[in-house]
Amino acid sequence: MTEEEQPLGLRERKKLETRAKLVKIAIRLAAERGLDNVTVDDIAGEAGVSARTFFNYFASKEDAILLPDQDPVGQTHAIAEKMLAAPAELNPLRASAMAMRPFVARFDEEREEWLTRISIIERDPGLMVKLFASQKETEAILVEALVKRTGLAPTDLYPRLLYRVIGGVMQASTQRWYELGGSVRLTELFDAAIDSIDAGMPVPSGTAVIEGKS
Amino acid sequence: MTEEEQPLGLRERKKLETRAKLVKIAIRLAAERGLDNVTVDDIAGEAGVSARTFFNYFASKEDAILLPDQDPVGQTHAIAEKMLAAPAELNPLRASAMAMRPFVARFDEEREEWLTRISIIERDPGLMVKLFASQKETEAILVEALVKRTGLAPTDLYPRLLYRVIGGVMQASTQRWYELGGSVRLTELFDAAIDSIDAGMPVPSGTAVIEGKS
DNA sequence: CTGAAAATTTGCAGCGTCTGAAACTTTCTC
DNA sequence: GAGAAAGTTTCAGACGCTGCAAATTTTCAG
Repeated sequence: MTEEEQPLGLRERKKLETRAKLVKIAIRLAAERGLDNVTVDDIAGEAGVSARTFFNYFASKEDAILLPDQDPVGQTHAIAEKMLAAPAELNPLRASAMAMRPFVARFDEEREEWLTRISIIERDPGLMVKLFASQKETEAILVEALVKRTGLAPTDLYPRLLYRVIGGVMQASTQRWYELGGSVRLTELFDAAIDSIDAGMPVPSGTAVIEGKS
Repeated sequence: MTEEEQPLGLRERKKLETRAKLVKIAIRLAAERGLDNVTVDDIAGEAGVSARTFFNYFASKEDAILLPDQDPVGQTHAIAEKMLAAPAELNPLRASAMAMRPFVARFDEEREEWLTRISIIERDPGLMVKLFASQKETEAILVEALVKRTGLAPTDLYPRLLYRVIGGVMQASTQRWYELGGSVRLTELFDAAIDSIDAGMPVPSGTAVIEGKS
């Protein structure tokens, strides 16, 4: 997956390979035994590199599971830009949801990989949170975008609240997606959750997608 | 503060003392230098106990900052009960908010202590999240209560979504409360945030408490 | 093709968190 | 006061993670 032939030097290609290999092994081992029962030595050893090298690629063991991508900050900026580029008639909630779409869609596109990843994350309580709302940097970027979009003061509660709400929506819908084995598109669950927020969190009644009725 | 004379044995009293001492020292040192620059040895040493003993009281260094209380699970159950005991005419969001009240009010009651705590938490990204939504057990208890209250299926997205939303409300309002130096009651900020949720997250306009206008 | 420059990997020493187990000390109970 | 119960300490050790300097690999100019 994601095979794109680019004119990369040997060095770059090897780095990509090593990184991908580490991610793959980390995921497989953690899925088998739980992340706590996998050491960095295990992962590095199986990948044929030293443990020290593992840490040249990932700042922590968790990161090999949570941040397979090279540039999370860049991705966050991309989301922030989409947020600002969304049609003016959308309220911030809807604009945020639209901005998140491509990110959410990736779960459906790389379904198996993400399902495995989440099976690991689910066992460890704090990981799901880290997956979405971990970095202080991430928060800063997105909250700033919301401040711009709304024209509110940077200290206003609203942008931060919305940021956390979106994070909650991601977490809850991803969890449900995982339970359903990915049989329903995450984008649908995500949209349903956003609708719930938009409606002020009324008790749902008979919403097939949410309740999982046939 | 919180001095209640109870017929506790010497043993129990000493334990309470030690625990309180560890919390106090941990908070003071972390506020001074940041949690990362405080070792468990520092804390234990200053408290006059061994590092091993520290870990008999707290499962991790963070916990001395985040979980000063002895029985977080019990507290969570208390919240769950209040959730179920709330007037039937309240929707789940309002019922949850009401159930959270005593917990939220404690921040205002023990203002200085919490402000210091939050000053520590704010520096470390993931801590704020852990403060509210850390344990898998906490989630299970509260989500189960919401399932009961709503009569929805245990797998329904709604209860978990609401749980995360409430967590987000707590995080955002607490952050704002800290910024304001506790000059506004957290309960007010919390209620304002709940109102935002209830209204479907519309862009606020001229809400004094939220924007911090005089 | 060659040799120096640049980037990457590695070994190693070391700090800090956290755990289990056994020995030791304090408190409780009768 | 003696034994039981509970708490504390010491110790050994696994593991995560970091800085640093040496060794290796890739690149690139000539």
